[in-house]
Amino acid sequence: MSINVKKSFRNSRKKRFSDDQIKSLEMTFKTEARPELRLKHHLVNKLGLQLQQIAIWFQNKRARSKSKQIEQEYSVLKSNYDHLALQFEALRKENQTLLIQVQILRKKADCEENDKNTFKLTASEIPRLLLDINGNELCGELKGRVDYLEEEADADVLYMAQIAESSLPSPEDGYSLESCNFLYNTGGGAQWWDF
DNA sequence: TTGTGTTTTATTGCCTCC
DNA sequence: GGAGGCAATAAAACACAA
Repeated sequence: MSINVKKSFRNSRKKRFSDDQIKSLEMTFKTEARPELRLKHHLVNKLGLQLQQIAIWFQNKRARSKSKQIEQEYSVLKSNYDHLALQFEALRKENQTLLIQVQILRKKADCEENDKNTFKLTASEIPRLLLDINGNELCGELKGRVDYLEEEADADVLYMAQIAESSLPSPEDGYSLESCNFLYNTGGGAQWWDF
Protein backbone atom coordinates (compact mmCIF):
# COMPACT_ATOMS: atom_id res chain seq x y z
CA MET A 1 0.00 0.00 0.00
CA SER A 2 1.30 3.47 -0.74
CA ILE A 3 2.21 6.02 1.92
CA ASN A 4 -0.29 8.53 0.46
CA VAL A 5 -3.17 6.13 0.80
CA LYS A 6 -2.14 5.38 4.36
CA LYS A 7 -2.01 9.08 5.26
CA SER A 8 -5.31 9.94 3.64
CA PHE A 9 -6.91 7.10 5.54
CA ARG A 10 -5.30 8.04 8.80
CA ASN A 11 -7.74 10.53 10.24
CA SER A 12 -10.92 8.75 9.34
CA ARG A 13 -13.03 7.98 12.39
CA LYS A 14 -13.13 4.33 13.26
CA LYS A 15 -16.51 2.75 12.76
CA ARG A 16 -17.54 -0.87 13.02
CA PHE A 17 -18.82 -2.51 9.90
CA SER A 18 -22.46 -3.53 9.71
CA ASP A 19 -23.58 -7.13 10.13
CA ASP A 20 -24.35 -7.36 6.41
CA GLN A 21 -20.92 -6.04 5.49
CA ILE A 22 -19.23 -8.51 7.83
CA LYS A 23 -21.37 -11.36 6.54
CA SER A 24 -20.44 -10.57 2.96
CA LEU A 25 -16.75 -10.23 3.78
CA GLU A 26 -16.81 -13.52 5.69
CA MET A 27 -18.46 -15.27 2.75
CA THR A 28 -15.81 -13.95 0.40
CA PHE A 29 -13.03 -14.91 2.79
CA LYS A 30 -14.18 -18.53 2.76
CA THR A 31 -13.35 -18.82 -0.92
CA GLU A 32 -10.71 -16.11 -1.30
CA ALA A 33 -8.52 -15.35 1.70
CA ARG A 34 -6.33 -13.11 -0.52
CA PRO A 35 -8.69 -11.49 -2.99
CA GLU A 36 -7.33 -9.86 -6.11
CA LEU A 37 -7.75 -6.15 -6.72
CA ARG A 38 -10.68 -6.78 -9.04
CA LEU A 39 -12.58 -8.63 -6.32
CA LYS A 40 -11.74 -5.95 -3.77
CA HIS A 41 -13.19 -3.32 -6.09
CA HIS A 42 -16.28 -5.44 -6.47
CA LEU A 43 -16.64 -5.48 -2.66
CA VAL A 44 -16.07 -1.72 -2.55
CA ASN A 45 -19.04 -1.20 -4.86
CA LYS A 46 -21.16 -3.80 -3.15
CA LEU A 47 -20.53 -2.81 0.47
CA GLY A 48 -19.86 0.92 0.24
CA LEU A 49 -16.52 0.66 2.00
CA GLN A 50 -13.20 2.13 0.91
CA LEU A 51 -10.72 -0.07 -0.93
CA GLN A 52 -8.29 0.37 1.93
CA GLN A 53 -10.86 -0.79 4.47
CA ILE A 54 -11.49 -3.92 2.43
CA ALA A 55 -7.77 -4.64 2.19
CA ILE A 56 -7.24 -4.10 5.91
CA TRP A 57 -10.22 -6.22 6.81
CA PHE A 58 -8.80 -9.17 4.86
CA GLN A 59 -5.40 -8.60 6.39
CA ASN A 60 -6.80 -8.62 9.92
CA LYS A 61 -9.03 -11.57 9.10
CA ARG A 62 -6.06 -13.60 7.91
CA ALA A 63 -4.25 -12.77 11.15
CA ARG A 64 -7.26 -13.81 13.27
CA SER A 65 -7.71 -16.95 11.25
CA LYS A 66 -4.07 -17.88 11.63
CA SER A 67 -4.02 -17.44 15.40
CA LYS A 68 -7.23 -19.45 15.72
CA GLN A 69 -5.68 -22.24 13.69
CA ILE A 70 -2.60 -22.20 15.91
CA GLU A 71 -4.84 -22.46 18.98
CA GLN A 72 -6.62 -25.46 17.50
CA GLU A 73 -3.34 -27.16 16.60
CA TYR A 74 -2.07 -26.57 20.11
CA SER A 75 -5.23 -28.08 21.53
CA VAL A 76 -4.83 -31.23 19.43
CA LEU A 77 -1.15 -31.56 20.32
CA LYS A 78 -1.87 -31.13 24.02
CA SER A 79 -4.59 -33.73 23.90
CA ASN A 80 -2.23 -36.18 22.19
CA TYR A 81 0.47 -35.42 24.71
CA ASP A 82 -1.86 -35.99 27.68
CA HIS A 83 -2.94 -39.32 26.22
CA LEU A 84 0.65 -40.42 25.69
CA ALA A 85 1.61 -39.35 29.20
CA LEU A 86 -1.14 -41.57 30.63
CA GLN A 87 0.00 -44.47 28.48
CA PHE A 88 3.56 -43.93 29.56
CA GLU A 89 2.66 -43.98 33.25
CA ALA A 90 0.64 -47.18 32.80
CA LEU A 91 3.55 -48.82 30.99
CA ARG A 92 5.97 -47.72 33.66
CA LYS A 93 3.86 -49.40 36.34
CA GLU A 94 3.46 -52.47 34.19
CA ASN A 95 7.21 -52.64 33.79
CA GLN A 96 7.75 -52.47 37.54
CA THR A 97 5.30 -55.29 38.08
CA LEU A 98 7.07 -57.44 35.53
CA LEU A 99 10.42 -56.74 37.14
CA ILE A 100 9.10 -58.05 40.44
CA GLN A 101 7.92 -61.19 38.69
CA VAL A 102 11.35 -61.64 37.14
CA GLN A 103 13.02 -61.37 40.53
CA ILE A 104 10.63 -63.94 42.00
CA LEU A 105 11.14 -66.38 39.16
CA ARG A 106 14.90 -66.00 39.38
CA LYS A 107 14.82 -66.86 43.06
CA LYS A 108 12.55 -69.80 42.39
CA ALA A 109 14.92 -71.05 39.72
CA ASP A 110 17.85 -70.76 42.14
CA CYS A 111 16.00 -72.83 44.70
CA GLU A 112 15.13 -75.53 42.23
CA GLU A 113 18.72 -75.67 41.07
CA ASN A 114 20.13 -75.92 44.57
CA ASP A 115 17.73 -78.65 45.68
CA LYS A 116 14.35 -78.91 46.92
CA ASN A 117 10.89 -77.46 47.12
CA THR A 118 11.63 -75.15 49.94
CA PHE A 119 11.20 -71.89 48.14
CA LYS A 120 10.26 -69.13 50.56
CA LEU A 121 10.81 -65.41 50.64
CA THR A 122 12.19 -64.04 53.84
CA ALA A 123 11.68 -60.59 55.27
CA SER A 124 15.27 -59.67 54.52
CA GLU A 125 14.99 -60.64 50.87
CA ILE A 126 11.86 -58.71 50.03
CA PRO A 127 13.45 -55.24 50.04
CA ARG A 128 15.79 -56.37 47.26
CA LEU A 129 12.76 -57.20 45.16
CA LEU A 130 11.81 -53.57 45.36
CA LEU A 131 14.77 -52.51 43.26
CA ASP A 132 14.68 -52.70 39.53
CA ILE A 133 17.56 -53.92 37.40
CA ASN A 134 19.23 -50.52 37.63
CA GLY A 135 18.95 -50.42 41.38
CA ASN A 136 16.21 -47.81 41.34
CA GLU A 137 13.34 -48.03 43.80
CA LEU A 138 10.04 -49.24 42.43
CA CYS A 139 6.93 -47.12 42.59
CA GLY A 140 5.21 -46.45 45.89
CA GLU A 141 2.07 -48.38 45.05
CA LEU A 142 3.93 -51.66 44.49
CA LYS A 143 6.27 -50.99 47.36
CA GLY A 144 3.25 -50.73 49.64
CA ARG A 145 2.02 -54.11 48.48
CA VAL A 146 5.34 -55.80 49.14
CA ASP A 147 5.78 -53.99 52.44
CA TYR A 148 2.68 -55.82 53.54
CA LEU A 149 4.36 -59.11 52.68
CA GLU A 150 7.43 -58.08 54.60
CA GLU A 151 5.29 -57.97 57.70
CA GLU A 152 4.15 -61.50 56.96
CA ALA A 153 7.82 -62.54 56.85
CA ASP A 154 7.59 -65.98 55.18
CA ALA A 155 5.19 -65.16 52.41
CA ASP A 156 5.41 -67.74 49.66
CA VAL A 157 6.08 -67.11 46.02
CA LEU A 158 2.65 -68.13 44.85
CA TYR A 159 1.06 -65.37 46.82
CA MET A 160 3.69 -62.93 45.58
CA ALA A 161 3.05 -63.94 42.00
CA GLN A 162 -0.66 -63.47 42.45
CA ILE A 163 -0.11 -59.99 43.76
CA ALA A 164 2.18 -59.16 40.88
CA GLU A 165 -0.31 -60.51 38.38
CA SER A 166 -3.14 -58.56 39.90
CA SER A 167 -1.12 -55.42 39.23
CA LEU A 168 -1.01 -56.14 35.54
CA PRO A 169 -3.15 -53.87 33.43
CA SER A 170 -5.84 -55.46 31.32
CA PRO A 171 -5.66 -55.42 27.53
CA GLU A 172 -8.71 -53.14 27.48
CA ASP A 173 -6.49 -50.43 28.94
CA GLY A 174 -4.97 -50.04 25.53
CA TYR A 175 -1.36 -51.09 25.91
CA SER A 176 0.58 -54.25 25.30
CA LEU A 177 3.34 -56.07 27.11
CA GLU A 178 5.86 -55.76 24.32
CA SER A 179 6.71 -52.15 24.78
CA CYS A 180 8.14 -52.06 28.30
CA ASN A 181 11.80 -52.62 27.58
CA PHE A 182 12.62 -49.08 26.54
CA LEU A 183 11.31 -47.55 29.71
CA TYR A 184 14.51 -47.75 31.69
CA ASN A 185 16.86 -47.22 28.79
CA THR A 186 16.12 -43.60 28.09
CA GLY A 187 19.27 -42.44 29.85
CA GLY A 188 19.95 -39.31 31.90
CA GLY A 189 17.98 -38.00 34.80
CA ALA A 190 15.56 -35.82 32.90
CA GLN A 191 12.35 -37.32 31.62
CA TRP A 192 12.18 -37.29 27.86
CA TRP A 193 8.79 -35.72 27.63
CA ASP A 194 9.80 -32.59 29.61
CA PHE A 195 9.76 -29.42 27.57
C1' DT B 1 -21.89 4.59 35.89
C1' DT B 2 -17.40 3.13 35.59
C1' DG B 3 -13.39 0.34 35.40
C1' DT B 4 -11.55 -3.41 32.89
C1' DG B 5 -10.93 -6.93 29.54
C1' DT B 6 -11.83 -8.28 24.74
C1' DT B 7 -12.66 -7.54 19.93
C1' DT B 8 -12.32 -4.98 15.84
C1' DT B 9 -10.47 -1.49 12.88
C1' DA B 10 -6.46 1.13 11.59
C1' DT B 11 -1.40 2.32 11.51
C1' DT B 12 3.42 1.51 11.14
C1' DG B 13 7.50 -0.54 9.65
C1' DC B 14 9.70 -4.05 7.42
C1' DC B 15 10.04 -7.64 3.84
C1' DT B 16 9.45 -9.84 -0.70
C1' DC B 17 8.31 -9.90 -5.40
C1' DC B 18 8.04 -8.18 -9.93
C1' DG C 1 10.62 1.65 -6.55
C1' DG C 2 5.84 0.56 -6.02
C1' DA C 3 2.40 -2.87 -4.52
C1' DG C 4 0.96 -5.86 -1.33
C1' DG C 5 1.73 -9.06 2.59
C1' DC C 6 2.71 -9.79 7.51
C1' DA C 7 3.75 -8.88 12.54
C1' DA C 8 3.28 -5.85 16.09
C1' DT C 9 0.78 -2.43 18.08
C1' DA C 10 -2.46 1.59 18.87
C1' DA C 11 -6.85 2.98 19.63
C1' DA C 12 -11.86 2.96 19.20
C1' DA C 13 -15.88 0.23 20.12
C1' DC C 14 -18.03 -3.02 22.72
C1' DA C 15 -19.30 -6.32 26.70
C1' DC C 16 -19.95 -6.93 31.28
C1' DA C 17 -19.32 -7.29 36.22
C1' DA C 18 -19.47 -4.57 40.40
